[in-house]
Amino acid sequence: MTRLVFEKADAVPLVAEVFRELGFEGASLSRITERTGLGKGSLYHFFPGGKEEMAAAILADIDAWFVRHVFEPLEKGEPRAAIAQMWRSVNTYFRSGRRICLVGAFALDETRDRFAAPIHRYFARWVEALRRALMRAGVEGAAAGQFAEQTVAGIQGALVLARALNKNALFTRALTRLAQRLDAGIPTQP
Amino acid sequence: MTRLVFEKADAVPLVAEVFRELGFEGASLSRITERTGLGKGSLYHFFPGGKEEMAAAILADIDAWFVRHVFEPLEKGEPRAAIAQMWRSVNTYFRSGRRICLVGAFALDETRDRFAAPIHRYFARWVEALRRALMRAGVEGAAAGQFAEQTVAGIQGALVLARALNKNALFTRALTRLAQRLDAGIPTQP
DNA sequence: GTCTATACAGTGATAGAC
DNA sequence: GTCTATCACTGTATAGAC
Repeated sequence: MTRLVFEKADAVPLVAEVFRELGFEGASLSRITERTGLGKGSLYHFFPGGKEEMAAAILADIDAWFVRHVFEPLEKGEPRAAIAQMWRSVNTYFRSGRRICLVGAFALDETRDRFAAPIHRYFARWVEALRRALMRAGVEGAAAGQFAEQTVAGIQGALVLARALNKNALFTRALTRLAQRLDAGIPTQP
Repeated sequence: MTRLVFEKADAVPLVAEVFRELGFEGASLSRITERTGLGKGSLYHFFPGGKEEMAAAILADIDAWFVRHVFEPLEKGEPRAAIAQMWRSVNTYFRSGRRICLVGAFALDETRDRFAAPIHRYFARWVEALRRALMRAGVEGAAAGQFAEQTVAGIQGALVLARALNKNALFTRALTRLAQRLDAGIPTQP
């Protein structure tokens, strides 16, 4: 038996995967234990607040990943390069459609009410960062906002549809189409 | 106390709303009772198979609604008129973004595995009916399939984003944009 | 940090009176 | 058809040994 988990930071992604697969209510402690190998003792050691604290830590972890790989590049980097990086990051993160967006899933049921703030923050920052990047790339104001909303929603919808039809290829294909549509809206570099 | 429920057909939409709000795992019998006014006796009288049977009946009920108001018009009616009706029906059904798509929500977690068949059937029929309607309207084969996928995914994504940002207006706005994009892809009538 | 034992509320489900 | 009572079980959470 190799010791795989040494600290909370190692536990978070493991537990995250269980929440992703089972949802907040579906992820019971026994199933978390069974799928991660972490006993109740360890879980409550890392997360004294129980499931609520686990979910909060997971949302913070997801947010941090997106800040680093998506939001900050969009906010600070060269817009065209940042957008290109966004598509790569998103495809990687969601494992080409095999993985869902936990933040989006939480948004659908009453779980949203418990974590309203982090859920809102994640999506608001994504849409806003993309909108500003588009504007810096020369897209006109109102259009940029529409494109940004449409793109983030398109990604979420593709995750739903790919899982519903059990067809991962649909997700990557959808990303490609969304990327093309976005590119078509950006003025060519002078 | 007025008697509001007389038969199973009356119970289904009431229970459906609870599943929509709480998800399959979150919708415990006590909360279903509390929100619908139906006691356990009544619930098990209507649905001897318990929650599983409730969810199955709800999915069938949702499917029947879409068959009548969306799928069959797309399959049999004049394509342009059917597509216009689809947008109205969708906006009405999802209450301008205040209501989520239970089928889409089920698709995201392991609930999908329990109801894989009806979930797959619902989305596959929607995409296929729209694709054929677009082709009958003069859209070329490959493009029609892409448009159809994109549109259904766009609707699901808009529901996620609208709820995450707690901004219903976003949903109606997204529908308008999706409709415009679809129209732009359809050749003008000769 | 991880394990075992345990508390006790809430779960889905059944039975029987009305 | 609806109510109440009750079932066995699983849920989250805690305590204490190691």
